[in-house]
Amino acid sequence: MLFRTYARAAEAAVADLPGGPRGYQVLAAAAAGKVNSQLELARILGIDRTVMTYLLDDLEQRGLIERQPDPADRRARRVTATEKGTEVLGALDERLRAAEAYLMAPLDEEAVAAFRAQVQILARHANAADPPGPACAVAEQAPQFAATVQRTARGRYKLSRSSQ
Amino acid sequence: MLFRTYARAAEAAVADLPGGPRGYQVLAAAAAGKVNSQLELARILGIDRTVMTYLLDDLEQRGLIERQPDPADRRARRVTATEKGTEVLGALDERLRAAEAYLMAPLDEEAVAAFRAQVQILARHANAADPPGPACAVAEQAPQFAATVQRTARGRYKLSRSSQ
DNA sequence: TATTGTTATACTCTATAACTATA
DNA sequence: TATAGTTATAGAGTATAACAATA
Repeated sequence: MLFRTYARAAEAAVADLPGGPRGYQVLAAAAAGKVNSQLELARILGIDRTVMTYLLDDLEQRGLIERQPDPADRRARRVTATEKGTEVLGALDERLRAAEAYLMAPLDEEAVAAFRAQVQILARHANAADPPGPACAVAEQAPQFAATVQRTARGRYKLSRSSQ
Repeated sequence: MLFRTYARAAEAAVADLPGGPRGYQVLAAAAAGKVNSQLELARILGIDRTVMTYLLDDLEQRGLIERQPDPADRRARRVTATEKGTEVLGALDERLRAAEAYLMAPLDEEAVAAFRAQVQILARHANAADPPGPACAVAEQAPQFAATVQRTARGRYKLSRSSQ
């Protein structure tokens, strides 16, 4: 139930972005500036490379990201966030933070910290025993990045999948 | 991450059941013996009634559930678990409990209790502020019932959706 | 007329296959 | 020969529409 509510709130926060929560993940990665190829990004996020093409098409059309040729490998395209994309990302981050704060409202500051610590312990253990893929490495730096989910057309929620 | 791992474990636990985690939900409801119509069950679980038809077809074919005419309303079909279905459900419940225990292994008994309490506080608050539907009422009695998720053919996870 | 259940159909999302260009 | 990216196609899953039976 808790996860479902979080998923819904996160989806609502980024609803106007092409691709929804998945679009947010791509935009965040582009803004971080470490995307040297579409394929690499697709693998990190657990997205098929063909889906990545469509997703980038939409984000590029809205002027949020840009595809630039990699001078070192002319097959590959670097993905960067435009100025507008960076601005949009900032606004979305704020919304996501607000959504999280709202969900955590019933707990005081100390309890929230304890809760986070417990989740982190459990997640690390789960990750070690059953590695879900590279996306989780990103989670260490930007929790929202890996925690976002997607919503299907019919109102169900999906978690971005792990590797393989 | 934590949820994703839980979802994967739960899916693996009921992988041999038609419909996966969703089939488990239906079987559990049938065994509880309060299903007076397919439509009612579909609404509780947030499944489309047409999908329910296909799902029940599969479960019935395996001899796990039975459709019986409702004497009070000849349009409706009651859904009950067969003896075999009840046995299978018991085995699945055990597997799900084991999976949960495994995930909670890093925490001692006291910490698990504290964690559960916090999740419950947060879930109740989320539910009150943004009611996700009737499936959550069931969760009070049988946490696993509402917590299971589904996996798509491509390895992504879906949460059974709320009402509407 | 409205509701339960079924079937047939359409739609959405994702993955597979084939192609071009580079390495 | 292998890889990055694109496009076209096929597949799974779900919902919509139409139907028969019953209320």
